Amino acid sequence: MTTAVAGKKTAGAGKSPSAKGKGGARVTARSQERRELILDAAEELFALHGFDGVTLRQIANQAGVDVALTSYYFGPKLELFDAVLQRRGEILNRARLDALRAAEEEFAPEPPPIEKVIEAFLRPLEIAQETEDRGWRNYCALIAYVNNSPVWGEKMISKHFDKLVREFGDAMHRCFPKASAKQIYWCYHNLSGALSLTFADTGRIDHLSRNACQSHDFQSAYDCMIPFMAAGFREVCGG
Amino acid sequence: MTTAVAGKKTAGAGKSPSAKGKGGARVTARSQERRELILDAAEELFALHGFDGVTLRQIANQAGVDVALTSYYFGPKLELFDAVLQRRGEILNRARLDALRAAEEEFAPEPPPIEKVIEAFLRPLEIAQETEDRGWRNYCALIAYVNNSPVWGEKMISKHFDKLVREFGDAMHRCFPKASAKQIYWCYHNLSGALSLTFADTGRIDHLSRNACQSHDFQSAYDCMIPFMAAGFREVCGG
DNA sequence: GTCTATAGCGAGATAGAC
DNA sequence: GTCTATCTCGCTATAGAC
Repeated sequence: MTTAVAGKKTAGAGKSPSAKGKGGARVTARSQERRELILDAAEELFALHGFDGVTLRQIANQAGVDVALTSYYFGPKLELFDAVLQRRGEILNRARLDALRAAEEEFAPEPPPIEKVIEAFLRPLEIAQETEDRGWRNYCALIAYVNNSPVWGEKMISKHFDKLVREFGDAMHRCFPKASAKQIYWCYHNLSGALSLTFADTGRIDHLSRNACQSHDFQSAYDCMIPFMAAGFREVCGG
Repeated sequence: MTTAVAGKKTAGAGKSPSAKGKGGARVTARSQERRELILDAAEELFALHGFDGVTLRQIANQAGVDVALTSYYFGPKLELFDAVLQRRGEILNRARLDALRAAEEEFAPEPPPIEKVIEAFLRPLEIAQETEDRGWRNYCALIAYVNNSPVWGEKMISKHFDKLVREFGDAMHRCFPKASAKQIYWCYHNLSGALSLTFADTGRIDHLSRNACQSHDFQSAYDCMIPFMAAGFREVCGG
């Protein structure tokens, strides 16, 4: 079940180290590296300040590349934003889906307990966030921001996540066949909201709780969240 | 328990209809009205696009006043933002606290059931959101945005809400005296996250659920949320 | 493939006329 | 109390030199 979601450098799809004889290989590898640097910087800054709170100059500066390169590689600002969401979104969704399938096979032909479905939704994130590089945490904070935005949530989150969430909605419904779709999706909504706030990692819970909790302690957040959400589902959806 | 949180025009503290003889009264009343118009416009636009996604010109335009007036009344952009948060924050927090006190008195000397504490946290919002004017909904969407922002959440939400949330944290702890502060606050975190996503009103749950749910249907959201969260608290905090 | 230079625009803030 | 006019700054995007 250790679905590989993390890797030191989030593997840029097909690196192709020798991309056509001569000295072109060297240059292309360097380009790929720079693309990743730009994405890393954009990811972090967008997560902190939102789409409009960041300039291409800041991104280029933090990435250590020239401003013009951001446009050269990614086109307009909005397409860079989309590229950031896409990069890790694909990896994450694949890992979540694998985890869900594994849980369902384990208990087939019965549906798995709701805890297992929730875990399949969360566990790949946990693994990703424990990596030493900050990329996944930045990505998650960006998702938190986008998910709670009336304008970005609709167009961007839906584009990258609807297909996956429907799979999980169906799986949850199989756990509680007598529940209505309305009950299932409002319960999912509760899970999604709590998860988003965890991603945001605002540091607020730290001083609210007088340091009993730390907002970067995702492990504790999930340890609480899984039984909490499972109990909520059972209460509302029966079973 | 019908703590008055809503009112057609969210009563600007002390309107003082005759503010010093002559014709000055007329002018002052007009100023107050314009201040409210600016706050209303800022509230809506900040909620949709965030602090950096909105210009003072857009705000003034939507409010139907001159750009220069925004600076004249509220100073720099950031202070306008803060004024927006403050206006309804005070009213809301007072109503929540009243509801909490009422619930505690009802069951004294025992602590009230956790449902009642959660209700005291949510109910004033429900009342506010059912008003015909869109102001409270915009305010809530803005809170959702700010609450999930690593940079604004820390400085702005803490400033306006920490005192109140601590009161609720204490009340929750009295419901589960054997639980640790860590458990209580991670559970509160789950509630806060789900509530934020509800506030955001992104319309996403609508097509995720194929219209089984509507994101503007706060009533249904709360009807699910209260038993869901209560069950979660009991599971994690015991009792 | 990379970077310099700049076009073209619109922002926040304010001085001073009315 | 209000608004016109403007100052100064920084943005995105791109054309063209290297």
